[in-house]
Amino acid sequence: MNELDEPQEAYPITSILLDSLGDWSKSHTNDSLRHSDLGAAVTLMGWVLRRRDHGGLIFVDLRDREGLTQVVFDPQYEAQAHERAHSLRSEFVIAVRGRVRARPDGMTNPKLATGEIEVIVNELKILNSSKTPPFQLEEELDVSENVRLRYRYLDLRRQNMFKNLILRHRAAQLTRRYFDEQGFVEVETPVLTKSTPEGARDYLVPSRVNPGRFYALPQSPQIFKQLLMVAGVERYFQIVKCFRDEDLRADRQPEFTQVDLEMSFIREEQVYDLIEGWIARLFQYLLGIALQPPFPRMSYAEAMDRFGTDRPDTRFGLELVDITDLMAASEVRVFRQAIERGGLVKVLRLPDGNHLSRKELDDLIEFVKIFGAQGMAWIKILPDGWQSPIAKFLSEDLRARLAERLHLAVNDLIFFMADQARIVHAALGNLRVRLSQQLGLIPPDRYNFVWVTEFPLVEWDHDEKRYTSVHHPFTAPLEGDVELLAVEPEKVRSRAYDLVLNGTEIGGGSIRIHRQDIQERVFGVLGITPDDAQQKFGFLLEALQHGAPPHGGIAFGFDRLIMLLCGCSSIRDVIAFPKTQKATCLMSGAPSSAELNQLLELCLRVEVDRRS
RNA sequence: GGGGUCGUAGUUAAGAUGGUUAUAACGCCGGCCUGUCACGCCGGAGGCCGAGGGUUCAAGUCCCUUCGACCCCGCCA
Repeated sequence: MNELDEPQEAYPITSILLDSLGDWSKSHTNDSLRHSDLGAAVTLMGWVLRRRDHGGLIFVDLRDREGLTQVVFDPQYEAQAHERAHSLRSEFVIAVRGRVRARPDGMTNPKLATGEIEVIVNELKILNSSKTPPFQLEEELDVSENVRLRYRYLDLRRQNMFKNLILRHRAAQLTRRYFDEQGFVEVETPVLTKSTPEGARDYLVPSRVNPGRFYALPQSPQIFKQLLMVAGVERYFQIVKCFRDEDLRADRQPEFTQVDLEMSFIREEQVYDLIEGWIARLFQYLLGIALQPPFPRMSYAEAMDRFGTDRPDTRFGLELVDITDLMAASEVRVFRQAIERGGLVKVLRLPDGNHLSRKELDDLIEFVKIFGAQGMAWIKILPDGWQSPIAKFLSEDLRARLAERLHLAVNDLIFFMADQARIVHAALGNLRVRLSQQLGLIPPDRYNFVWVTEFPLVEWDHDEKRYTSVHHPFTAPLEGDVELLAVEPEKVRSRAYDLVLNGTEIGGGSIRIHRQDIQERVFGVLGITPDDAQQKFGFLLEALQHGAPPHGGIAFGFDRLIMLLCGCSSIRDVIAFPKTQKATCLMSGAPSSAELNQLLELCLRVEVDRRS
């Protein structure tokens, strides 16, 4: 390519004579015409998906957001329109006027909603040309995600993506209507707000008029919604953007949307009822699925014990079984040592699992190491005996007791894990999910909800050498556990709850502390001094002294919920303009560096090189 | 901060052990074609093999560095 060619490559459109829209208006969407419309004069507009030029007849699949209609250019019907149709290319924007007619016998297309008819064109307007698209806009897309993100506006032209946007829109409308009916008031809380040092990293926004000071973008409207309860709003909700400057995943974006709500004069059950009604309505209207509330409840302790996680997927079995007591005196040294160090031994039984090959077992052992496991033992229960690297260490008596505890049957495969509880649960909990996926044990079209309750209030942070909140510092302890705050904080259960769907946490909340004295005691456990508390949350503490009602609430990850409703595996597929794992936007190039004069106005200096 | 997968035409991929001019499909361009709908047939163009450095007579291929995408651990109250 020489230099003279380049402008033509970049702007192939200059040779096409474009038409203006004039007084034309769209008479039908491109999925709407049927056999009953035969003979109608119609005006259709949209994008050229494909052109099939037979030299004589030219067929164009005309696409808009609703669907496809085949339009036909016939030189004998209208020579001028046919002549111009030669120049049509993919993604040109056109308008056609013509007449609906039946397709000839045997020429209908059952794959199209409009497949019985076509529009014979007598007038064509080329409203805009288009560069050749960087990828073909097909529904079964075979293109890398960075190309899609770079040209997101093209990706969104595809019906699958548009359907996701529509479903998200409808979910938002249903949500607003539902909470409105329930007496909730939508209140907007500030986006430029105060940094809350507990929790995730904040996005900071410098203040020009207050040099050297920063707003933080909200990680959630938590404190403001509590203040709205003090304000007597009683029932607040909001569909709200939140921001967290943390590392990303397939289900995490730096900016994301929450359905956030708070209620006064309530206890847990009322939150559950309200949310079950909302979720049931979404499923009814969006998927046509009638859920059967109430959803099951499960304590955190039970979830960890049976599933190794606080977000159990209850669509399949493979529950964990504790055999610490049986192994305390076993010959297997790694088991005994783990127990002596305060750990435990748990087992996952895979029925009919003995067909797994040595290679597959090795892969699974590698898999659990991701979660900190040192290793994993296994036993195959074969018809003629136990096959296992550790079988010889297991006495007849122990085998009998294991068989009884685990309800062992021939052809079972069992996995053993001995370590600190945290690692055993992470490893076996994730192994459980992996096996279910690998072996296809998850029944299709099941939506298993479970409320996980009674989370611990705090946990010990080994790095910071202090207790940190499991939920957040404003979560109320269970009333019966309050006295434990001073002596055994890690045993205090909280009034926090999560709603889990098919192993994904979709929402979480709690009954809050509404008394200043309790709030200060919790801050004390968290190592937040009165001075700290005053500086960070002083306005909340003060508000609690001005007649704060008992209150609580919950927040849902809206993107994640929509992802599940759409059946997508990435949150990016339900967000119009998502960011990459490094939190950049491949289309706009954000984030970008700032102009020097902007920095000067903000009294900021950038020293990227000093980053260690 | 760490582990893994990947990066070759516009796109998706193939390129054992290093060896002439780097393949294919789709897309694109030109020609032919009046019932296609992933139209068909004929012809053609298109590449800094992500970038930089090194080893070698010779690198898409081996080594180092770096950039980017994705998945995961940590992190995400």
